[in-house]
Amino acid sequence: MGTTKSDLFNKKQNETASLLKAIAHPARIAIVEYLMNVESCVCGEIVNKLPLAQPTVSQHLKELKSAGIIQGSIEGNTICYCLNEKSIQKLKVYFETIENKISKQNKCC
Amino acid sequence: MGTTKSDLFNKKQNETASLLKAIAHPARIAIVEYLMNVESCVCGEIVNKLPLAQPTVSQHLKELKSAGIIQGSIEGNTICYCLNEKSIQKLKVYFETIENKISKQNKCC
DNA sequence: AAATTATATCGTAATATTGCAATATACAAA
DNA sequence: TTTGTATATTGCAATATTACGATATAATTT
Repeated sequence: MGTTKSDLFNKKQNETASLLKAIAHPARIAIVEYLMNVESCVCGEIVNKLPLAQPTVSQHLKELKSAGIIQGSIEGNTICYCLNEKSIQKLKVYFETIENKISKQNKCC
Repeated sequence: MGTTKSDLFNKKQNETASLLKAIAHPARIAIVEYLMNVESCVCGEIVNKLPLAQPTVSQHLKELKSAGIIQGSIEGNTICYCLNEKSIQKLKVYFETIENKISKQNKCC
């Protein structure tokens, strides 16, 4: 195996899992945090900031992009990557909903 | 390779990644969603609800537990698993913070 | 056009994850 | 104490992920 049986779960569960999986790596966390703190769109600087080789960073960026966490726009020679507010918000709302629901539960452990 | 170079990132980044990774699987999403919707602590029922074999579910529960997403308490023959509000809140705050920061940014893409 | 710079892709090795059958453990009931 | 029930662990096969050197692509400068 090694294959997630995604057909056994519903669409939304698979989508949520994909979104989370895209961020769930220290390098991609670092990219997200870099992009959230940067004022201008610094783009390729990401490669310099991360302690990983350029192809590796490029691959991580690709994963974040294909999951919709970031979006890129070509700027001549350079590519500008920005966070996609919608997907971040989606995740915030997801955990907010869980939090609200469980705060109303009568805990047993 | 195949090994994440976690020593190259800071502690908090690695912790966030671990928390997210623990939830970033459709089966574990399903477990979390089951636990958030259930009024009482139904525990072992999880195995029946999920379309996976018992050892597989047990393994997913173990991962959620060791990441601190859920906690279990023994109830005689049975084990009761509940969501850990703190870790869910931690994640909510994490995405909330990102959302707040990027809403103040001047976007470029 | 040639050289330079920025980024992506390919190929591949090392490691991690997923899933389950078989089995172990631990408590409960008979 | 044997039997049943609930859960965990082991071992392993299939697949996925991570990382990077080598190389490709594409725009920029000289």
